[in-house]
Amino acid sequence: MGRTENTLRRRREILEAALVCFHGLGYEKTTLADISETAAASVGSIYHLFASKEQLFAALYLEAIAASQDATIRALRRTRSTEEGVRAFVCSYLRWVSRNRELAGYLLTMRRAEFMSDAEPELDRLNAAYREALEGWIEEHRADAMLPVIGVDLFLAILGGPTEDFARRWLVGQATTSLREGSEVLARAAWLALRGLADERVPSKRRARRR
Amino acid sequence: MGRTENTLRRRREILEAALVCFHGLGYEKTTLADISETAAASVGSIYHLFASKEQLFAALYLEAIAASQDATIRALRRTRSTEEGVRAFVCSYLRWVSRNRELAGYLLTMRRAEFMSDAEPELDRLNAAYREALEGWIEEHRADAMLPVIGVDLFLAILGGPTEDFARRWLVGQATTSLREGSEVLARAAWLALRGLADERVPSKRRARRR
DNA sequence: TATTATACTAGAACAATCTTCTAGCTTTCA
DNA sequence: TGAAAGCTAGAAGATTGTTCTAGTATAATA
Repeated sequence: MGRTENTLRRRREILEAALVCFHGLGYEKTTLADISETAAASVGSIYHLFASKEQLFAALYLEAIAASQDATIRALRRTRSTEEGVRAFVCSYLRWVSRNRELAGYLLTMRRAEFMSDAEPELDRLNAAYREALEGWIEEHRADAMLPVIGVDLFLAILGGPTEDFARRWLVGQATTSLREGSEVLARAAWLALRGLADERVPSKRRARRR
Repeated sequence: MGRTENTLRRRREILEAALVCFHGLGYEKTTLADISETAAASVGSIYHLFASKEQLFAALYLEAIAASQDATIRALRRTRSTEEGVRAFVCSYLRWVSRNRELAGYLLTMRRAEFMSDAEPELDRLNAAYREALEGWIEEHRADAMLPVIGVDLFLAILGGPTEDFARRWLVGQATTSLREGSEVLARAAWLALRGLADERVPSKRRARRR
């Protein structure tokens, strides 16, 4: 017997209540009673739909990761040139953050590897797919020598590292720069870094135009 | 009556036991009994020296942050040119990570803002000092137009973002690139990004040599 | 529509574990 | 050597995640 409409709604209500509680109080300080009250669902209901407090946390975490990765890949697919792609990567992520502050805050300030033990297969699947999509894009655009020959881990670090770092600061109000200007500067910085590395690594090839 | 030698040793034993437990099992899954056994100290002793499990966690966290920041600032002070400084920033951090894997893993995979509530003053103090030292260095080197005019938050994002991201992957064994090559590439990438931005932002000034 | 089986809900009982408490021990200093 | 403070120990207490059992609603079927 498939899940009924009511169950799905209940499940969502609990997830949303949990997001509010975890985000507001932190994982440790939110009790199941908190979630139960916020969601207007008994503790029994919660345990009927989720295996544990950890698993409830993990479900939200996976949801956030999936949404942010999806936003990035979609934005990337809408671009043509390599430079556009790099810009889209940075800007779309920051746009997603600004539009989903709670989920983003959840993702960026509550890294908690220890809880992902039972959700690991799903997490691995997500990350593998993301990595693969990214590798595909890189391969495509490496053909015209616009991108350097470095490992995907370094690619992710150069593209995603500054963006995440800035997003984290921005979310907790530590950033002095606006999100818009941050996007511009970081997108440009990532492009300059990648172009520069590509130039140096293939010095014999004719340099592509640099605007 | 000042703290005796014995007390300090005890304190350190407990901190080290806690580091081992937290790092191995995660915060949630380590019980005070675990720490008590590992440190060969009773629960009473632990609570005599630390206010709570959270505070014990926070003490370790602060120690890790202080050590890594110190390594970075020291390395930065040993350099002369702007380019050397940027390289030192990236490389010294990654070197510190490779030499202090446990502490680094603690710092990078257990971000837990919620626990820092009572340690916040100390954390703020540390971060403020770090930021100030960095701002000083930036001001010095901005004089010769080698660095762009952007907020410190963006500076930190461009310098520290990729480095931390890569360090995290490396620590959990997800990196395909060696730490040495990663250091080289990321140091170069950060420099290229900063130089490029500086060039674009002050286009009228004569460009400095680009090696 | 009545029946039945399954899904769902509720809240009390249980178990784990963080924290506090009290009593005894050790060290330091006069 | 004596006393006061620091330190240690382990049991008692309180909080809270988890399980359990009984009851209710819902959906499929005759």
